[in-house]
Parts: sequence; C-alpha cells; structure tokens
Amino acid sequence: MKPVSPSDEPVPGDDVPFPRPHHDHDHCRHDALRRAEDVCARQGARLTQARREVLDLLWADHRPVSAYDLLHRLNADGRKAAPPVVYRALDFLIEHGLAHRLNSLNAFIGCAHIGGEHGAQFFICRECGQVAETRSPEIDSAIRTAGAELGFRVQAPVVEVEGVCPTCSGAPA
Amino acid sequence: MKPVSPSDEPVPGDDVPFPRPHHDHDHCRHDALRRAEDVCARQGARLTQARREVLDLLWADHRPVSAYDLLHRLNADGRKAAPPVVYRALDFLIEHGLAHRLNSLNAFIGCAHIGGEHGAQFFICRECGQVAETRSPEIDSAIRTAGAELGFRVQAPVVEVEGVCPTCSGAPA
DNA sequence: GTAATAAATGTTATGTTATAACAATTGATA
DNA sequence: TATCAATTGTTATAACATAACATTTATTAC
Repeated sequence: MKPVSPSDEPVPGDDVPFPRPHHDHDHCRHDALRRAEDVCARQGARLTQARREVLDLLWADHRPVSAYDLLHRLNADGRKAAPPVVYRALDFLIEHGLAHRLNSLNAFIGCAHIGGEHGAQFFICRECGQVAETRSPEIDSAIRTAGAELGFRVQAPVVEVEGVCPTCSGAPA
Repeated sequence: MKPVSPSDEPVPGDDVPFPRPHHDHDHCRHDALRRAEDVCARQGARLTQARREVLDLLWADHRPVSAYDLLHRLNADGRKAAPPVVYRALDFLIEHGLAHRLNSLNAFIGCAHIGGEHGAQFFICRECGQVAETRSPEIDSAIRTAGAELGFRVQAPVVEVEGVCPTCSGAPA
C-alpha cells in the first residue's frame, strides 16, 4: 500500500487507499468541493446551496451516511427540510459523478475520484465503517470478461466488498 | 457460452448462464428443492413448510422477487401472513446458502449453485429482469488482489452487474 | 409417555428508506 | 420584462425491514 501525501490528487486508475487516522481531512473536503465546482462548470450544472451542503456533509469523514442522517444534519440548524430535499441533492450528485450510493448499506458517500461514472469498487470496513474507493482495471476487466462469456452486455458493474481495513486489522477494536 | 442441457447439474465453478426462453423450468424448481433438502439434511436444519414455500416462490422463475411480493404470493390463498414470516424464511434460506439478497434491487433470488456462501456474482438484465449467477474465480481473485494491495482483509465480496442478457440483446424489447 | 427445553411461528406495532404529486420560487433566455 | 425551465418547498404515502412478545410445535431428557 503506497502512501499518499496530502497534496496528492486522486485520479482515475489510482486507488484511494484507506484514510490514515490523522490525515489532513480538510484537504479531502476542500478538494472534493473544488472537484464538484469544476465538474459543474464543465457540464453547465448548478451546484446550488442545498447540493453543496449535502456534498459537504458527505465529506464530513470517510464513512457512508444514510439519507436520513444527512437530513438530520441539515436540520441541526433548526430548518425543517423534508426527505425530498436530500434525495434530490443526492440524485444530482450521483448523476454528476460526485457521490455514490452503497447498496449494501443503503447509504451514500462522496466520490473520491474524478470522472468515470462506472467501474468503481468499494471496500467497506466492518470495524470502523470507513470506505475506500478504487478503480481497478483488473476487477473491471474480469467482470467484463465473465459477462462476455455469458453473452451479457455489461452496463453498470457494482462491487462492494466487506471486510476489515488495515488500521483495524493492525489494532483490532 | 456453453449450452447446458436440462439434466446438467450446476456446480461451484460453473457458470449458470442466462436461462433460455423455453428451458425446462420445472427441472430448475425441483432441483432447487432437492438441493435444499440435501443441505438441510446435512446441516441438521429443518426445511419447514413456510421455508419450503418461500423457496418455491423464489423459484417461480429466474427473476428476483421482493419480500413483499413473496408475502402477497403467500397470501394469495387467503392467509394473513405478516412480513416477519417472509423475512424469517429468507434469513434462513440465505444463512444456509439457498437464496441470495440482491442489494441493488432490494430483492431476493434462489441460489443457483451448491455450497459456497461467498464469491458469487450476479448479472442482472435490465430488459427482462432475469438474473444469472456465476462463480468466477477470476473476479473473486481480482477483488482479493485489489484488497490485498490496500491491506484490506476481504470477507464478503458483493458483485452485481446490470446490463442486457443475450436473449434481450438478440431480440430487443 | 411426559415434562422440560429449544426451535419455529403468529401477531402487533413500529422503524427506516424512498418517492409521488403538486405548489411556489428562482434563475436563465428571448 | 415576459416566458420558460430548473429548482425548491411541502404534504402525503409507498416500499422495505425489524423489534418484541405471545403461542405453538418439535426435540430431548428422563
């Protein structure tokens, strides 16, 4: 596992490894926001207040968040936002490749890569709940090959792997 | 894609390909039931009426079914079974490797293989809704390798691939 | 064979996740 | 500035899942 200094930029093809306990998370958050602004500018989409807030909440840490948790966090300031507010923001972020839904958890997480809608894989730690997102051409290719053998046209591969992250393996709870 | 005659027995390592339109589905159902009886006998588990019925409903065809659909089908005869009846049967079937949950659909499907809890992959046709279950060592191994590179201990890989099956590709709806 | 125990089922209630439908507002465009 | 499209607000409800406890059915020990 190669270390990543805070100033490194995750790019497609790279793995974004498990966050180390004391990494510069402000950097992650600001970086995510900047990426979102870039993407929206390029695609002529509007990163409105609600969308920006939800994205920022997703980046509170490297753990997936349920839609209703997001709602509660939004409403922590006294607002009375209703579920569609959150679900619409999430739909937008997912459509623009800025967030992902983790089916196995019914929860959402900010996208750690730029570009590429498909072909991501998620490694989910059962101990600490943190998630690492990778883009492994090997996994993607193995899936496409297996699909081809079935005569199946692959459109959206979903890979979610539960297990234990290196930090929790080294120092079990 | 190699053809499979109705009398072939799916075994781990084999792919169970997309069901052809006019295959001998009674064979699939009876086979699944027999496998279930075997597994339960070997594990000292009881394949009770409710569990057997749910399993049989799962094998109505090769499409995943939601828990509430199962419930409605159970209750089609006038019963007033409640959700826990279905969820408990599903839990049992999943624990014993006789059924799977498809996270991306919130739905359940009978297990098309024998043995092996983990390492299955599901190819889900967006056109007809049918699902093929495979056990590809290549996919599994690519996932484990990627995990190892992250220092991640893989426990339960989940692979669900959306796309279009050969039948629907050949004769689009 | 019967009592004691464990496993499974029945039932009610409730918790969690997600979307439909429509009104009101805001931003972009002509 | 009128028009249209996009976004947001709001209410209601649909869809998915489980907690908790009573009852019944199987198994086991005696």
